[in-house]
Amino acid sequence: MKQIREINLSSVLVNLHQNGPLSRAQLAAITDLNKSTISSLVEDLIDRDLVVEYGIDASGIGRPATLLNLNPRAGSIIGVEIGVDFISVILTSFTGQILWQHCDDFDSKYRQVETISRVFQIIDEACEVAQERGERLLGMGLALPGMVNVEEGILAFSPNLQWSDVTLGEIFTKYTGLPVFIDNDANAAAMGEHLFGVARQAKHFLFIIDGVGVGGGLFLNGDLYRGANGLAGEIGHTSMYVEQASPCRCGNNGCWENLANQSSLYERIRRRLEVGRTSSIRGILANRNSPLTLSIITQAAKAGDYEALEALRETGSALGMGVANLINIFNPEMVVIGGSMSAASEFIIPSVQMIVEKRSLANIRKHTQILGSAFGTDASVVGAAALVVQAIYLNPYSVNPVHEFLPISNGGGNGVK
Amino acid sequence: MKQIREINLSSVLVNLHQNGPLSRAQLAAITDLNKSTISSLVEDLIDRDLVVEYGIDASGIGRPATLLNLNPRAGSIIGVEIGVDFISVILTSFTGQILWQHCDDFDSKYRQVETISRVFQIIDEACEVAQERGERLLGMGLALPGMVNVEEGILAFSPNLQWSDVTLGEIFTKYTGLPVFIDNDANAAAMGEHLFGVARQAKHFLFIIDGVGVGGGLFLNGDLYRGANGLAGEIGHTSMYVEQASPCRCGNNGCWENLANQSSLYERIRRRLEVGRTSSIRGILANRNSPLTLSIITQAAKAGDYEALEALRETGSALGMGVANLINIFNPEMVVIGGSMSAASEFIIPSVQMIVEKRSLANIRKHTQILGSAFGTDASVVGAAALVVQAIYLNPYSVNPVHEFLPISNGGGNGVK
DNA sequence: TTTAGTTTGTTTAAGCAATAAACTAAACTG
DNA sequence: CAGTTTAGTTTATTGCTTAAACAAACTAAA
Repeated sequence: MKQIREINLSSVLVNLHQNGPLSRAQLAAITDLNKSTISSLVEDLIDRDLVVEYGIDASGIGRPATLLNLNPRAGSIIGVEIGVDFISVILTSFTGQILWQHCDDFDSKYRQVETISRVFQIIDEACEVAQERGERLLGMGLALPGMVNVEEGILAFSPNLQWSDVTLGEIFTKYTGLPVFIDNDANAAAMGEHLFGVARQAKHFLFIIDGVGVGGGLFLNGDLYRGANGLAGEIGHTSMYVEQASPCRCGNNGCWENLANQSSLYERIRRRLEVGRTSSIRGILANRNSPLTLSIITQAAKAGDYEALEALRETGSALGMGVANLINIFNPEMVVIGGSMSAASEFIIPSVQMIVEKRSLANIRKHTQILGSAFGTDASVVGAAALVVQAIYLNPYSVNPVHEFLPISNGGGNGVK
Repeated sequence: MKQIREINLSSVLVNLHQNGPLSRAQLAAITDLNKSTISSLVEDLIDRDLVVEYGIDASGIGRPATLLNLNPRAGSIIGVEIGVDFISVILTSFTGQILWQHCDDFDSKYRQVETISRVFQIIDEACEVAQERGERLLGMGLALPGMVNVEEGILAFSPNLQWSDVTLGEIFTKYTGLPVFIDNDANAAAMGEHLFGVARQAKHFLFIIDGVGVGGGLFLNGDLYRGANGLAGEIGHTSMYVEQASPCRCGNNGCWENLANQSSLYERIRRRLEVGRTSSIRGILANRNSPLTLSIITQAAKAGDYEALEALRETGSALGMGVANLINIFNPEMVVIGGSMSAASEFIIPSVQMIVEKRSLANIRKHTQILGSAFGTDASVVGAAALVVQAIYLNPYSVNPVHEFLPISNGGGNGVK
């Protein structure tokens, strides 16, 4: 019976998140629950500091409504992303505002212990900021580039980090004393877009993380879809153009990600320069062998450089080919594109859209929007924090009431009740 | 509050379906509900004739348990599949036994009115059979080759039938007076495999229907996934081998289904015969221009004909390429292959398995089984009936109690209570 | 044959959560 | 200022689950 109340508490929170501020009367109308039930649920949520009375709406006829909203000061959340060559930590409010942010260049590959203790240090800084604000900490989320066992909080395997079977959930719970939620970077990013980004209204959408590889966070029926073993979303290793025998790091050939990831863009530029095309990129590069970067390419593209624009267009087309397939398979409301390549999304997304227009079924694609991530390269770390918020939405009882229980005085009298 | 009871009733039904027969005590242990609650729920289901006491298990120590099971005589269900050139109707029991079956060759293309009235005739026959058995009819399911609006019971568009916007739900509800459930053929077939076929234990699996085209029924998180507009599962029109400019009926080129469907097999055979290969198929064909059929090809293959075996192997490989991609995307427990091509599944599935072994990620595929449909070419019509069963499982209150309300005699006495 | 122990399933009283209806509160309207 | 409208609370009721006691039907063992 307690479950039903938790579902209703959850429903109130989610409605305030999506449509807040709302009055109790409006909540009763939306949720189809009784006014008195809503009053009781709201009281409970206010006791837990998750909801606050927000103001008064006297615009209509009749008694003015007391507006309710999620409490922006309900508590702070730590979001962490461990990448191959960086550690990113943020502190957010319960309502998703970024309060503090720190990104460290750090080569995590093969360096498990050092990485974790560096994360500990940065988390300590975040905790101090939270303490200064005088807010409790609600939890910590962790986004990782690899296959994660979400229930047990274990990083099963990360090819990029070369870590395997790390009980990160336990490690960080022990260190912080907080509830810790772990997921892979694409899933975390999808959750971030769902709660705080461009996919707030979408029940079904795909987050595509395009960087070193191409990964996917599948958000279906209002929740992350993880598959039978939590391994769903390996969209980068679907075979296309199989005739091209370009081998993939997965051991296969013809994988989509090799045509659409960051190195494929570099490769396209390099080939163009090699055959002697004129391009402003030559000027920007210090010498023939300096490494290409995404910012150099976008800088050139913004200045109208033909070779940069063409290489970006080709990469976007390759990405679009796979996106078109996914649209046919999933009939999503939205495809959100993020990852390090999203720094160039203004050039890539139009090409994606063009190919999707051409290659996916008209009946299906007409319902689908293609958008860039709201958080760009921060999508996963924001998503890590979002994992905590989602957990609270689904399980409001996990947050304790902050009520002060004053001792009940019986007035010093001699009566017996 | 009534919802919670319906969920619990549902849970009892599903547990009996999956693990029955079970005693009340076992149900209490599995569902984590109280013994008395289970007693009350079971009483309700027995009143509705959905569950019966089945026998006694005196094997253990202590009081013997009364076993419960789903009632095979709870009522009959009509399943209907309308294909391009056939109408198939079955009558099943509540527990999925096929009681009666009728398949009609009928060219439904462009002939909406004639088709529907022919279906009416066959349904009438099915109703008679049900009446002879003295059982109520619980509902009717309808599987269609096209895009279906499930909620409203409308066939939005069928390219194969060339029907659009047909309110079949309303039409058949009016005619039969029964609850009618409509879905596309792949989704229906997936539901059939889930309830009565090879996917009974799977929470996540894909049904691939390989025939004229290649379609998919996506069963995720224990239910059909339909996407934002009910159009999910168009896996046949994902682009692969884009260089091959073979145009598809969808207007695109490089679609997977053209490499893996039935005509692709015929085409492979034809090409082999054209270049003068020796094959027993020549002898089976009446003359050079007689049409190829699947049974001719499988017959030849069974006799060891090299050309037939090779063409089947190639077709299976092409199918496997797409299946490998889907496994990477969905991490399903199972991929079930059906459709008219499943008549050749003994030759095709091994090739699919071989390619999947080669082209999907080892970590993911090791959890995935690839199997042929339990019902072969009947998968969709069995699935149509399964739609009704699933609806009852989810909504047991939709089935009325069959209790006989005898007038309460007060014994003729003069006492007043 | 008696006694103890085990398991099944029902009965009874109690508790929790949602609800309907009555009521209070606070505005506007004319 | 009486009447109307909408917001939210209070109170009594209903519906569902549960805990605990109990009855029923068996096995095990002295």
